[in-house]
Amino acid sequence: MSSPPEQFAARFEAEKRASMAQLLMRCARLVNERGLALVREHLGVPLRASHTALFPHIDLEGTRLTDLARRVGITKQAAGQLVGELEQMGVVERSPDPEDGRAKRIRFIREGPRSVLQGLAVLREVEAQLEAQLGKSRMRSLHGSLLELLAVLENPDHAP
Amino acid sequence: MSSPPEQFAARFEAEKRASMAQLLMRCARLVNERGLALVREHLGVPLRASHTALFPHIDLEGTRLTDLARRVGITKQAAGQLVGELEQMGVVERSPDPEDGRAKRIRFIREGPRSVLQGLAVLREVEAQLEAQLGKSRMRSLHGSLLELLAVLENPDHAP
DNA sequence: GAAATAGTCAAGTATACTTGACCAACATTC
DNA sequence: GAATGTTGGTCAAGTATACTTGACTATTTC
Repeated sequence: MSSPPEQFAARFEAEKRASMAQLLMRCARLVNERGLALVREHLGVPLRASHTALFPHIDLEGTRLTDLARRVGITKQAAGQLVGELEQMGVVERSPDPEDGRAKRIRFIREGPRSVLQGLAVLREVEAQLEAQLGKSRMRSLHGSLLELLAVLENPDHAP
Repeated sequence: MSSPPEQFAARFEAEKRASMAQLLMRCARLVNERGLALVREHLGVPLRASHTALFPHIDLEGTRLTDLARRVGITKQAAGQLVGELEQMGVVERSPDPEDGRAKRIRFIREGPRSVLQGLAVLREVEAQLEAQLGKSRMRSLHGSLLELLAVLENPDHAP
């Protein structure tokens, strides 16, 4: 505990270099900012990170608000607010659930300037930039590793 | 633009699978939450993501508040608030800059239960868990790729 | 009909910032 | 070496975000 400064420095630097959590957070922060800025600029939509956090949980067939909220881990009220904003932006739509009169289904708008595909196309621009700088194989490796990581993170019992 | 549903579905799924930005953000969110929760639990410190965003920019020799703020991209007042909280938690300390009577240097507390090393040790626990599930080579590959990615993100003219 | 469920409305809280005003210590200039 | 401008930091107040809790209505399920 009372190690000399040089030893502390060495250990600190080693830990810092090794810390994947920090690395991941920094990379995500930067990619995140870049992507959102580009989407806002190109599509003219005030999209924020809290909105994009919903995206992976919105199914093609439509997802009910309560389900969405549960999957994301927030209250239905919070989810409702974000969905309301996305609806106003023209990114998603709410339509009545044919199987349940109380419920509504939230799904992506398929066409038009603010459709998901437009958004994803913009994101691909970011990724193309990165790929140009990282190289194709590095990029593929990173992508694969992230997929594995996500599987592990979302399913604690995952064995690759 | 007016493609049939199946085509939309196929394209959407393909884009979604390919979207590294989304992947990165999701992974980071999960790792982030897990890490912070563990640190709070083990060290009893109400550390938040905004605090950890400062860490990579605090040098061993100490960093001045203004520099820290500029590097992170926030105002000195905002940085001051976060540093104040970290100081209260016993994670960093402010000491007068010997070369400038106005300035103070912010540096990590080296010893004690809330020192960086303790925090990084806790983070290593998370990483060890992940490594156990991902495998050593996947983990190393991911780590290397993230380092490359960070270099690219922080320096636009980087060529690997 | 009673109880649970899907969603909305309203209000409140914590966070992560910002702008503006200010003081003390430097740095420059005449 | 006094006047002036600049820089480092703090105090205070305000704003936008990302939520939360609580109360309520319309359905559905039992």
